[in-house]
Amino acid sequence: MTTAPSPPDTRSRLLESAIVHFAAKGFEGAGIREIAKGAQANSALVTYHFCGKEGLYREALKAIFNRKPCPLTQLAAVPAADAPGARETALQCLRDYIRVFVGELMDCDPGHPVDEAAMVLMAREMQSPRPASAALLLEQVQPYVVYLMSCLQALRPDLDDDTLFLMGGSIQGQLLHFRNSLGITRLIRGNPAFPEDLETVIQHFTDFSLRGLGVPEAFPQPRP
Amino acid sequence: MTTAPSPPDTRSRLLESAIVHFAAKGFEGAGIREIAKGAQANSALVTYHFCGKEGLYREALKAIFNRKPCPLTQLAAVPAADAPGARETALQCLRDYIRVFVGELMDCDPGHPVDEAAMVLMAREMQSPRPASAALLLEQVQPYVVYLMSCLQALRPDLDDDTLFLMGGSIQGQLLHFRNSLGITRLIRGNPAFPEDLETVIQHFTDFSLRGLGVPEAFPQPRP
DNA sequence: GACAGTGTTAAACGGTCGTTTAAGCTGATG
DNA sequence: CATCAGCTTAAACGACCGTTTAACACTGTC
Repeated sequence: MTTAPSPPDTRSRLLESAIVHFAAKGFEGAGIREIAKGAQANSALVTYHFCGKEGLYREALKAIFNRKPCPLTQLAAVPAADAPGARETALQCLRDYIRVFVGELMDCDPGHPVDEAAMVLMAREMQSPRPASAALLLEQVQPYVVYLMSCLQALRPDLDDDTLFLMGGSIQGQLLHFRNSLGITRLIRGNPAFPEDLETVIQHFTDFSLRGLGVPEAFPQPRP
Repeated sequence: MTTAPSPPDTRSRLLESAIVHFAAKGFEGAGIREIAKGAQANSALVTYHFCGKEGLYREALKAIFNRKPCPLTQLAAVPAADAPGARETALQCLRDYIRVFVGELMDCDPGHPVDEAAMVLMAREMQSPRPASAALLLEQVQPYVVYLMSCLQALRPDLDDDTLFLMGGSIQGQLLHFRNSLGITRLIRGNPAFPEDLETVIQHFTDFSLRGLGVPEAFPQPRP
């Protein structure tokens, strides 16, 4: 048998409540009394445990990042562009990257308030990072960019850096938009905004991206 | 000769200052005293002219939307999928749509604080709309979605609605990401994050999107 | 039993918030 | 000139903000 899950201590409860409330109302909009009440704790504990509201916010962000191990570590290393068989390997790496990224973006029990809030908070932070947390954010995002760019370079060694970066942006943009637009998409399309089956979505992103990249294997079967 | 530009009245100055400050600090973070000072006005005028802070925010959003005429009106109507020559026309419509959308997203004197702020504010509002302004936002966004979806339907009448919507999301996602990621991209790549020439970027988005859509004309020349 | 260290509490502090109030200013109208 | 509506002002209001303080409970150590 496993060890019984011990009830979360005050510090953890404060972090979870902070994620929820910061996501719902933003840094300025959420008050520490409100956050503390959500954690069934006293508001003075924010200063005690986190040196104030700003510290609580920073730790909440870190907690989101450390919630699960970085999924990139499960992926195969991207081969150098001139390695033998680089093309096929890189192709599979890109497929895996898209799958992992979408999975990560969407991997939360729908209705689990903390998971949902963590996504909202992260997305907002990525769009307009609080100066104090820009470094933390960059450190988390960098590996994803590096991995994706390596894939693209191996797949299209003929393209220059600027063009590759535009390609990367186009791929990344689709994936992020898929999550970021959920709110307004539901307004436009009603529910469910997207196919229930994530696999369909992943397949679409993969096909669209490979065709966009100009990888001949993916063309001309936009729908196999 | 044209009429001399009359100096902006207090109400307009308040709106401009509101756009700048709301963009910089969010709705809760920006104070009306600060906004009023930026407009060289008294903070009580916010209540007088706009029935309070929330009203000022709503009017600021409207002011952004009405800043220029909706650029979609310059575009040709999208032909029905079964009209003669629909394919070529729709193709051109999609090209124009991408050009207009990117142009619109980026059309601000760099360094013009109000234009820049308007973009930031709009992007944030689109990602997590303030409940009070959701209807206003939807009304503004809807025409773009309709236009884009019409193009896609004419170009790929063989695809079902769900698939077409995924295609639309992929295209739209690229374009929005291009603007939304400017902040973090500058952190990663330094300046300039993207090619100086907007035309290069527009061309990339168009090619990438058409290939992604599975339009044979755009393949296999990822780089003509 | 005295002690120190850690976690928690209610209360109070100074400051800022959005809003309201009452008075003043301006220019057009009678 | 008197009047009035529209705009602007400084001051005050009550509410809430993040933080600090001092007291209290609990633990393990000497």
